[in-house]
Amino acid sequence: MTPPPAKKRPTIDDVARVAGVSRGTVSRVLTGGHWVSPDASAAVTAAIAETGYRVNPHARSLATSKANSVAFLLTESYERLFDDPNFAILLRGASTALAQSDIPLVLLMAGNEAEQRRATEFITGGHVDGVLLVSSHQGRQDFLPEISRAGVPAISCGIPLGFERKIGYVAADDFSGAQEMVRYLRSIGRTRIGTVAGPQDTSGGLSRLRGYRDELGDDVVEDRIAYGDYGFASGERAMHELLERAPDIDAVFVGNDLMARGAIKAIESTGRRVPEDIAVGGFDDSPAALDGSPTITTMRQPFERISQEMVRLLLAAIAGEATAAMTIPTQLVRRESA
Amino acid sequence: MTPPPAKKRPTIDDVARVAGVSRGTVSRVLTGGHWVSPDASAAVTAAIAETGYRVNPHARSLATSKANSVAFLLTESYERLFDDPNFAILLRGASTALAQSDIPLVLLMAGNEAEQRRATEFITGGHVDGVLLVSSHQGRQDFLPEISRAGVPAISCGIPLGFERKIGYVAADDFSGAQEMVRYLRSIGRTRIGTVAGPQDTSGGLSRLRGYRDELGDDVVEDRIAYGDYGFASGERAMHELLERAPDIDAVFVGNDLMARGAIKAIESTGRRVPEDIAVGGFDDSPAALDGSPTITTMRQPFERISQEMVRLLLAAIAGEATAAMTIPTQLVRRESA
DNA sequence: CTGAAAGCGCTTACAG
DNA sequence: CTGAAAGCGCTTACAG
Repeated sequence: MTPPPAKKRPTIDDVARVAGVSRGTVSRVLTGGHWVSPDASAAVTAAIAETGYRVNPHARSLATSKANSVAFLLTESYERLFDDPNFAILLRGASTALAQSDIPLVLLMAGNEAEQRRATEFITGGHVDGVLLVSSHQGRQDFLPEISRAGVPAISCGIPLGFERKIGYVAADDFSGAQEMVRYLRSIGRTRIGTVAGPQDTSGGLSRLRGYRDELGDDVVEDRIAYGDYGFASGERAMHELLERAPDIDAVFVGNDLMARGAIKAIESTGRRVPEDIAVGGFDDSPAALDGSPTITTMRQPFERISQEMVRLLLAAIAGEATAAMTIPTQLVRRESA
Repeated sequence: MTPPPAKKRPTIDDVARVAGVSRGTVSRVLTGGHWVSPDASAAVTAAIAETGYRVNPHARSLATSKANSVAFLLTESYERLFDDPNFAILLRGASTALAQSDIPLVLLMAGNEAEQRRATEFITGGHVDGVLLVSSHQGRQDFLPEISRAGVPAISCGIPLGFERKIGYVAADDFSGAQEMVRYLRSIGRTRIGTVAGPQDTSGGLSRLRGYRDELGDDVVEDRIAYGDYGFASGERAMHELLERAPDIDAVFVGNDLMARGAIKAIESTGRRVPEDIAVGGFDDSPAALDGSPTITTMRQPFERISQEMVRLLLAAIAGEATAAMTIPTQLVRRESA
């Protein structure tokens, strides 16, 4: 009945006093309500409402030694980051999935080594209970051993090259997706199919090229293969290269949509038309596939699903379950470019 | 000299024991090193290295009642979010600037009302010391009063419509930028200049249209004004509308680059050419201005600068300084579209 | 089902 | 400059 102290935030003691119970009982209803009588529970609930009580997250974390938060660690060069909407989609998906469990997302951007050190420091320092790893490039993962040594669970987006067996991951089925795109291009009558492959130190870049090779089998012609870095400009450049080396190609499978946009620009700049002269297939189904002309036929990566599964696996790992790896199928989306 | 306890993380007590000083002294060097003798300081530093001690952030936060973290609150529909790279750039800028002070960024995405409630709860719950507000649309800010009532400092990106006087902000000079673009279009000989304006419940959309009107003065023709929502598709649609209503326009100022891409698609689909028949000026200098053909002449918004200043003002506000508002000039970037 | 008590790991006046 | 002590606000065995 005593009104809570003037200025300060009410604490658990204030609630206990108002409810006429002990601090322990208040804490019990706060942490799940088990082993509390209905009467006590009701009194506490009322007292919480009356006092406007909110749990102090730091005190709780100190007592439980759980941070109740998760890190989203992005180790990617900044250029890629802004160019590539996939990251934003992953971020949203993860944030939303975590919100369901009332767990905030701490965003850690570590594009260079100094930032990676800082991020590692932060993660192993007890600020978070686990980490969602989004770092496509190999070699940007020197911190992985340190994190796992510290016992902080982590789940990777895409196969963590070199750590496949050490940390869990969720990846799109890049290999089969690439196969399917090539198969599709053949099905519409194309016979000289080139590719602009993504970076070969990423699992996606690697697997998609492998899928392309596998599907083509004996029809693979090395001159029809060029490489980019997933950026728009690199797609444009690689396509010019391809047109020079193999001017007779009638289709090209490009490692992601953004490079596909660049490739289309290159193709059109030589007076050829898409898809009439050269059909273009992309990968991702990112906004880049839609925002421009022609719209791009592509393999859809289910990023919402991927981020959801990542969160699910991470939460499970934090709860002590064994980690796991999963692969999720991609889906052909037909549009104007092929 | 005693080795630290086996499994547990070393605490400040372990350090004190190894260094042969009291806990208070260790804490003093941890928190700045003032009022500590050189000898003691050296001993503590050595002990920290020896034990591998790391401060427990929760314990520190509980004792100081400071969270040592800052929220980045994004209240924007998800579609916009992925379409618009500006958010990513702001995010990066803020993250980098905060990292300098060793302050992590907690990302809060609140696209709908339920998420906003949750975010407000989180912010006023003591999880963070301040918030960077990125929410262009008015009406998405019902939570502002509650946050300021809780005494949590906030700095807005762009003018917080309806709260101009209550919370600090950093905004690009949209009005002058729009004026300059129109002036430029005139300087290259265009006389019938239309505009695709952004959403009129955002300070940017509002001010840019105002700048357009102001610069044109008596030459404003209402039929040459259409509206979009900053998305690609809306730019395309609005441009078609404009071409119907005012087929003789020879230039168009579009409220952002992404809509400008859509407008270009619309223009070219009618057989007209950019910039020969219709010159197109955008706003932002986002990747969309570069990733496509033709590249877009635009007004550069200095987002790195904006995010830096936001962080600076927020940190100052957290430190108890009075809040402030600042406006930063934009810059014309000439490319192919005009 | 409930209360009293110890403990989580730090910081910060207070004396000296 | 330094140590002893109180305090930050919670949780969780432990008895009952």
